[in-house]
Amino acid sequence: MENKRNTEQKRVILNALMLADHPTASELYERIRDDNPHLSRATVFRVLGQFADDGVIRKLNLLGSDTRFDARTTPHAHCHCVKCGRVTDVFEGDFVPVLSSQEVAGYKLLSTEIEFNGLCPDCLAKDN
Amino acid sequence: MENKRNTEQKRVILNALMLADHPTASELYERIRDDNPHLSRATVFRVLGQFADDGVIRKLNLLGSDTRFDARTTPHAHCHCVKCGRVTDVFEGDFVPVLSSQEVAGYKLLSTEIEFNGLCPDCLAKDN
DNA sequence: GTAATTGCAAAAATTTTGCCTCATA
DNA sequence: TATGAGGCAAAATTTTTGCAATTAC
Repeated sequence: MENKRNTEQKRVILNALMLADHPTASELYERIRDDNPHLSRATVFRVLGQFADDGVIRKLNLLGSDTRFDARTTPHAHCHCVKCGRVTDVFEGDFVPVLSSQEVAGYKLLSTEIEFNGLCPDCLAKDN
Repeated sequence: MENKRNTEQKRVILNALMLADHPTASELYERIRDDNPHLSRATVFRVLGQFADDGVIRKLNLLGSDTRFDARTTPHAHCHCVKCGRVTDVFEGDFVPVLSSQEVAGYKLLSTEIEFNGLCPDCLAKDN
């Protein structure tokens, strides 16, 4: 697992992820399939998993939805609309406190996930 | 969905959840089954889902694991060991900042999840 | 040339649903 | 006794895997 190769599939998947908005693996596969009928679903799952392991992309586990992926790797949190499922990036220092500890409760920290669940502006407007 | 009934199954499930440590629905089912062979897996999923919707318990989506449940509803974050999967509660004000905004990026907030991923003290010790 | 990678289909694993029966209020 | 809830098995998802064929290096 040292010798990684650059393949057309990896390029297509990463490119599609950058254009998409926090998609699940299946959602990304559906989008990709239109232009690349031969790229298989298994490859999308496999490649996204590898990318996440390698820190090239970020894996998200938002409440009440399947695993999603994010091409942005700079530290940021997510707002997640419980009604329409929309996800909005929120960057540190903006609304989000900068959590810089290296250790919490004896754990050596590798990453921190902050998820804000609520109603997005659109759904909020519709409710009133 | 107004008239909820109190059943033996709900009591058993809630009780087991309080004794368990952030289990998945299936893990909780396995535990419960020993003493309650007739309580079905579907009931565990259904009841945990209802409890979470009603705010009686909390649903967790930690990175790289299935949905977990937490009987503690007071605000707290989680440390999650990426190696052994162990989950440790961390309460606000302790290591965790108190995030009290009602609104972020135009979203009306309903809940906030903070997840610290890293190596727990035990795995850290084994690594050295 | 060799080993990583893909595609495909099958298998696992997880979660949901239908429907009939049971039991709570 | 009316109807919410549970049991069971089947279905629907989502994700993983085995293996032969392919392709990057």
